[in-house]
Parts: sequence; structure tokens; C-alpha cells
Amino acid sequence: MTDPIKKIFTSFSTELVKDVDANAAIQSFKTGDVIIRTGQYIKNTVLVISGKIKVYREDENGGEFFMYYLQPGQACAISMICATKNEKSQIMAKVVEDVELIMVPLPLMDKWMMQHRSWYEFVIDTYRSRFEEVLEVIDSIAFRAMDERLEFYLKRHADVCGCKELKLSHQEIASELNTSREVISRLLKKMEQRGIVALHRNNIELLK
Amino acid sequence: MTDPIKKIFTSFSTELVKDVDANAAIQSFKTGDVIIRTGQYIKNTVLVISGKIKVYREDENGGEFFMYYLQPGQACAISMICATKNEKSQIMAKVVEDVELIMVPLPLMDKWMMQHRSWYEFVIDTYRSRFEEVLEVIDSIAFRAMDERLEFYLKRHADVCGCKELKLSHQEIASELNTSREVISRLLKKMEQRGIVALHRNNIELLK
DNA sequence: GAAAAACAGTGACAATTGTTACATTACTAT
DNA sequence: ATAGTAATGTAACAATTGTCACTGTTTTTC
Repeated sequence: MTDPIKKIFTSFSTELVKDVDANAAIQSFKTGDVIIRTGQYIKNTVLVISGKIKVYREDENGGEFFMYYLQPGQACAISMICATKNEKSQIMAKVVEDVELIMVPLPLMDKWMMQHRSWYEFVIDTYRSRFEEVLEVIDSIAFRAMDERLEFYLKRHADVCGCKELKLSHQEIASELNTSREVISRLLKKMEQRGIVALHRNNIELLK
Repeated sequence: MTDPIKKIFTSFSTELVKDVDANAAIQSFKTGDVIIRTGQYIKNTVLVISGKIKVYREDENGGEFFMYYLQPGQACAISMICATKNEKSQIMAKVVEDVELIMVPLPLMDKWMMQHRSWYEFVIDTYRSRFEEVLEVIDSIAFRAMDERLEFYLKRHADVCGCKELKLSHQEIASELNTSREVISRLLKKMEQRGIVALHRNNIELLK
């Protein structure tokens, strides 16, 4: 197991990798699985070895607002933050591509901060990059209308999947931007007319 | 100087207070001063002794979206995050009530993490509480219409000032919610009709 | 292969928010 | 006291977004 950890979490020191290997459990989830629900207690810090996870903020009425992706080599900042205080999860995380996760038990997360410089830096860097990502999300909702938010949304998805073909239904996009399907259909049509996308069933092709 | 630090940052250990006292500079700012601008490099972690600061996210067109307050006993999470990586500020911070700040130089922020357990916990707790606050902000914009956002905004301000009389102009509120004054005037009038507020010049009185 | 379910397109209209334009009121400074 | 400025009120209209109703198409299921 040491090898893949070393490969994916390149900044980890040799001793840290050993410690991870010795103490952390590997867990697998399938596409569609919900790893953490809002309100659940978090008992582990989650590191992603393979696959993809989408992180959402939920509201009382069942709304699921998409915030960001978690990818191999990354960790869930919320799980770090909550873990240290044994708090409830403020977010919901759903698997969108089968994942293998390293589950680091709560006490170790804390202990390693003092023992391993590279863990400390990884954690701080995770905080920083997530905070920045969340601030960008705020930008997009606070300063932008739905058409620009949609473009921002599609771009982020394309970046993560590394391709121009997004396998998303209009309904799915609408839910994740907290609007209605009709609005998304309308805006996508306009984008198609402007030559930015080509629309197919369950498939949006980015042309630029 | 030791005394006020001890009093305000109650979780700090005696040794930490000594270290802060010996190494950190105290700096004062007046109401209206901008402490950090977007894009500026951050060289210190900022702790608030007295006064109040408002933290904003800016866009290219001069929009200033209000995110949260910083109050005595709190620290700027962004300044911690950026400091460790010597990054540019992603936010703008404005004094709304004369402040005294402790400026902790970048290298110490890091060093103390290893040396002082109480500093470590303070930093982690700052991350956590800011992250949670920012997630709540996302809720309010992602899931709520302007009328509810306005109520949320007014409530937060009342919580911080600890009073029912908010000294805010409609224009000010509009800027901080990134909408127009007319919209705010309109919504406030409706709230007045519902008996939630009483409107005066530069003064909104919360009735419930 | 027929029925059901999921996906997408679209027109009509409602509600909310943004914009323009101007009036009125209340403070401020000299 | 008066001129000037800042703050607020408000009507009318535009633009965006949300909702409803209905259509057609593709995929899935039995």
C-alpha cells in the first residue's frame, strides 16, 4: 500500500507514508454513494487515492448546492476541520466516480500535526486551497448572473474531467446551481446559438 | 501589554502570551481605514484586541461583498492562510470601529504552531469558525432571495453591534449585498409594513 | 415491442430584481 | 437662514429568473 500513497501524496515524507500505511484504513465507495451527510458526525479525515467526489452544501428543502470536487491527492478540508473538534458535518459528499479513500482516525490527524512537518503543511495547504475555492464560489453567486454562473460551472467540470464532453443532464445542473431545469435549458440554448457549446442528450460538448 | 492579551485571548497559555508580548507589534487603525486590500501581500497574522473590522470579497468592477466581521479575541483566517504561503490577499478588510491589532510576523505564526498547543488550537479553531461562517454566507446567497438575505444581513449586524439600532444607509447595505439601493429601500419598506423594522434616517431599528 | 420513465424544447406568464428618473426630506456647513 | 449634500421614497419600465403546461424524443424496463 505504501507505494500508491507515496505516488499520489508526493509531498508526504517517508515516515509519514509509513505512519499512514500502518494506521489508516482504506475504504472503497461506488459511484452514487454518499460518503458524508449533513449533520453526521465526522470520525475520520478523508484522503482521496482514486476516483472523484463532489461536495455539496444542503438546505432544509432538499436543495443541493455544488461547491467543489475532491480528486486524487486531495483531502476533505471539512473533515479535517470537524475532526479536530468532533463536530457535525456541514456538507454532503457524493461519489461521482468510484473512489478509494484513506480514512485517518481523528486522533491521528491531530497527533501528526506535531510529528510530521509534511502532514502539517499538507493540512494547511488543504485549508488554504479549499478556502480559496469557496471564496471563488462566493464570487460566482454574489457577483454573477445565472448565465455566467453556468459557464463557470461547466468550465470547472470540464477542468476536472479533463475533457470537453460533460455527461450532465439539464436537471442535474439546475439542482447543483439551485435553479430550475427550464432556466438551464434556456441558457444552454443561448450558449449553443453563440457557438460555445453543442447540445446532445446527457452530454454537453464544450466548443471553446 | 500582557494583561489585555491574556484577558481577550483567554485560551492562550502563559508562555504563549509572553511570546506574543515579546514579539508582536501592536498597531492601531481608525474607522474607515482599509487594513488589507485584495491582491496585497500579507506579511502578518492579524489578531484583534479591540474595535471591529468588516471583511469583504471584491470583484473587478468595484463591488464589495460583505462576508463577516472580525471582533476582539478573533483572528483573520485569511491572514493565517496566506501568511504561511506568502500569498496575496483574497479579501479586503475595512475598520468600522477604531481597532488595535496584534501583528504576528509570518515566521512566528508557523513556529508557534509547533511550540504552543494553545496557539495551534486557536489557529485551527479560527479556520473552523471562519469556514463555517463562509458556508453560511454561501447558503444565504445560493438558497435565499434578496428579502431573506436582507433579514440575514440585518440580523448578523445586530448580533455584532449588540443592539437593535443599525446605523446603516440603504446604499451601504445595497453595496454589501451587491444589489441596488432602490431594491433595499423597497424591501425595507415591506419589512416595515410587516412590523419587523422601523425606518429612520441612517438608522434601522429592529423590532423583533 | 409496448409502456413507463427520463430528458429536452418551448411558449406563456408571474415574480423578482435591476434601472432610470425624479421628488422629497433631513442633515451640514457657512 | 439658506444653499448644498446625503438619504430616502417611489413610479414606471426592463431584464432576468421562476413556474406551469404541454410536446416530443430517447432510453429503460418488463
